[in-house]
Amino acid sequence: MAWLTNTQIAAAFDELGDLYELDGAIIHRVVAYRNAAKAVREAPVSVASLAEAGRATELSGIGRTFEEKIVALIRTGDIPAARKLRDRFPPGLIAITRLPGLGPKRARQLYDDLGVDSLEALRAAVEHQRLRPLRGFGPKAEANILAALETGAGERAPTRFPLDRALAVAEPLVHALRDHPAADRVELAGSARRMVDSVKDLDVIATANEPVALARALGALDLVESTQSAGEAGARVMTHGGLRVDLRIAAPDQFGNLLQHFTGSKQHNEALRRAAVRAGLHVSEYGILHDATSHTDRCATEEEVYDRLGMAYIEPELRENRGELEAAAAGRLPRLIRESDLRGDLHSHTVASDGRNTIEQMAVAARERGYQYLAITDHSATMGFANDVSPKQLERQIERVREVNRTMEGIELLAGTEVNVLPDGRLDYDDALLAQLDWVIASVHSSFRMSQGAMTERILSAIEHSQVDAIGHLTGRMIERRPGYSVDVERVIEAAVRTGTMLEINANPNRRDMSDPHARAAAEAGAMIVINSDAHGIESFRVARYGIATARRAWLTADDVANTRRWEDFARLRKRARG
DNA sequence: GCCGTTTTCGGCCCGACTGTTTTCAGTCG
Repeated sequence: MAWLTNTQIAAAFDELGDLYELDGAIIHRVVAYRNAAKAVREAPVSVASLAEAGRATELSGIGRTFEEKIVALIRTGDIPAARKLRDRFPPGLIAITRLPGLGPKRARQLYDDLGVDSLEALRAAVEHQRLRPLRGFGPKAEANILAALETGAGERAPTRFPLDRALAVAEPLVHALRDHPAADRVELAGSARRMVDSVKDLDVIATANEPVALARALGALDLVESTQSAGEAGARVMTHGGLRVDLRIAAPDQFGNLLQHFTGSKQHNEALRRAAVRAGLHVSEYGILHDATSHTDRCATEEEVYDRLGMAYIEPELRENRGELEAAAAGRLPRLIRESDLRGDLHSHTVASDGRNTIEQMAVAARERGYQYLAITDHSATMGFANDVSPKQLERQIERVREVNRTMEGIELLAGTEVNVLPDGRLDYDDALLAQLDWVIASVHSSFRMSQGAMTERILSAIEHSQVDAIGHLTGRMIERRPGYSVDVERVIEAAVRTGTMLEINANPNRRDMSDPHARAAAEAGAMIVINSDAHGIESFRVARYGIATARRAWLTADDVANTRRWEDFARLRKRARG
């Protein structure tokens, strides 16, 4: 039996949830499947091995029944209940439930009454006006279904934008609205405010002395392509880049409630409300209703919202229902790392490999950011990168770095490399050459489709190597483009802790690798984290903010991250210095 | 199906909108 990834288990739970929903199960049972899928997907360890050990129930949302289903999936490749339900509901029905306006109930009605079992059959039924006699379907419904079929909805997943592309729109947009005379307060909300990996749309919350004027001002911005609606309550527009923006305008005394609500996450808000209900309070975007008095408290700030619920303020990056509510109630939230805590960057490229700037230019740019140290880590020799650095070239590069380091004031330059980890686990510079360097990052850049076992051994070999200081971009994922390679992160973390090998959070907004769940697991296990830009040019140091965002989402403090240290302290943390 | 400061049963977040309805179910965020 092939090894089962968390992604595969989560997909099986999502499918079974969809099938039960079509089957008419009570919604809470369906929600349990969706929650379980999310818990599995975000688990930093292999849920399959947890289930084998009878420990999967340690995950919140996984009970005995779900654990048994995971074990069945491992042993037989399927879940019996799913097999049964698949016979009753054709796969095309799921696609129909994905159409806007059609959910499981109405899709089921179409299937039972008309035999509609696919998007094509649905189109034919609408065109022959066979929906008319059905209760709940009228001419509007027909038109909406046709429109949805035209746009291809239901056939493909909606486009998601990596965070840097979303913020490139959101930040100028928020600033422009703040500058408008009709505006009072304007804040970015939604998943972009939580600094997630990728976003579907943008949410902006404002207060205004002239709401309609502000709503119209949004539609008039250069980056807006079209306006869907604009009025007293706000506006919905589409940008030229295809990103939808929702502006909501609040009464000043409810701004905190609205901002909190639309910052989410959904899971955070649901858990927040469950906790509130136990105290006789009902939280919504309009305020906090007290059962006892039937009075609704309105909050002008988010701080008030959390305060009235007996909690410390929770930073947006933590709002994922991963324990932040309990920590806030107990006053045990971490003091999260900030971008200004970084004192160095340990992963950068120059013209020697695939970078765009020289050693000197990179050093000056790093110094201008206030960094005390920078490692120059060009790619190593093999595996088809353009402009790889041969062993001879690396020796010359070491000399150049040392020379610039001697002549340049105010920054410590490290002669380093980003050395490839070959498929068999060896590195592609020999040990004697690596020993001349001040800093070595080892990364996987080839043969991504290895089995999880082989990939894990490959990376463990690099971790066990005495000259390797850190592992670069642990899973190789590219956000919204490809999943990471399959690796047993739990074993990697254990080995990293034992050997003193640092684990990188690569800050490139297309990578953010380690992911926030992996980074949190690594830090909790006691691994040293290093946040690196992987800059290929002087303008790329600014991506550090995305590495910091991932670190904050992983609950990291400045202490958890090695390159918040002064150079003298960082130098002593390197594996080579620890003997 | 999960879960427990309502603890092994009985709940499970909240509100808006839509199209259809004659008081509301389903869908969505």
